[in-house]
Amino acid sequence: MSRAPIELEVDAALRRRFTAPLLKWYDGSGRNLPWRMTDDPYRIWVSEIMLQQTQVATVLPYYHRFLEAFPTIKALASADLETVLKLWQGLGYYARARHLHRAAQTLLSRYAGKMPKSFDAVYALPGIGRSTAGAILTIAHGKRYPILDGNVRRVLCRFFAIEEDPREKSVEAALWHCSEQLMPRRNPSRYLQAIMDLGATVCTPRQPDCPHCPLQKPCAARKQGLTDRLPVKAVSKKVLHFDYFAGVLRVDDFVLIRRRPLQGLLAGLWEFPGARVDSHEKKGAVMAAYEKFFRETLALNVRGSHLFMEIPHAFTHFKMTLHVFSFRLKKRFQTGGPMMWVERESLAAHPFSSAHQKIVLQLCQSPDRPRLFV
DNA sequence: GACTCGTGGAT
DNA sequence: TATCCAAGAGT
Repeated sequence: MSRAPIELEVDAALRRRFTAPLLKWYDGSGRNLPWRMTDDPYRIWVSEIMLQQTQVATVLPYYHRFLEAFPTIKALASADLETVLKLWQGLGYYARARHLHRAAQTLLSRYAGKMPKSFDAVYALPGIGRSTAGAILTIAHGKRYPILDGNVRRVLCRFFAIEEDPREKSVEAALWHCSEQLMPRRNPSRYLQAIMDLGATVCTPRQPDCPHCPLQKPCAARKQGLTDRLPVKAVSKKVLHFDYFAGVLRVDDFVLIRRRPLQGLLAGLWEFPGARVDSHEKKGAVMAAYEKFFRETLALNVRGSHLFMEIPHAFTHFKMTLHVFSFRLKKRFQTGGPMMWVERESLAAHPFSSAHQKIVLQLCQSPDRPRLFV
């Protein structure tokens, strides 16, 4: 049962009806954001990467710290990945940091440390897709390339009352075309900021503030009473829950940590060694699984460990409960590969995932008085 | 196309 | 409390 392909024809008159009130609204209601106070393509690039799937309020402190540490593309390219990840710690989606770092090195070696001005060259950089390339080209270089981020998608789906699934390929293509057609020839940069601000502050996913929307009159969803149902939501998948364990193995003031592989979840971050509890294990068998893990992987007997913390944590695709055990060994053993002993005071110098960072904080604040997080 | 990849805030 | 989801990209 295929529906007729949606057609979103945008002529000059419609473009004016859309952009004129939007830009006027932006004059009085646009946000003052730090990456709008600069024309440095590097800073605009960093902001665009940080803002992927991440809200402005979350990004702000990271943005300032990051640019203080790496004021230029050259500074970023010259840094260690470890340092870059440390500054990204807690922001999530760590591939963004790796790609940013790698792209900076590419820019330094191939483009004299400058962001190129051709779409294809920018688009080819790691971590930069069509939307981010469009934003960089338009905002930093004054060109005119569309974006289709969550804000634009939501505004367009409502404005045109698109009841089809915007994730469907044909609908997505129509939205890209529409986004491109709506861009004004004059000052497309300001337009881009305006439509993103509208989506972020007025045409929000929940409880949109239609009475203050500059597009409320021509908005098709508004007319048809569809605003709170558009864009149509994806079917939510069932979230699985797993139990994990981790061991805080200590010798005097040293702690054993392990670096995660450079691919996959939390790539390149440090953690306290452990593993997932097999799904077929009984609920009460977590400590047994923990003891078995250290016996089999490191030939260590950690019987007598005590529960140090329990940390609930939600990732995008699953939830976990991290059971953290603590144990004191007599002496350090040789480590190789991804493992190393580190002094407690030095733990915070390394990037940890959010869940494991809670262990770090607990060890640094009151190492001998563990407390349970439930 | 379907999956993967984080986290904190809002409701 | 559970769910949603925020300036997406890579595989």
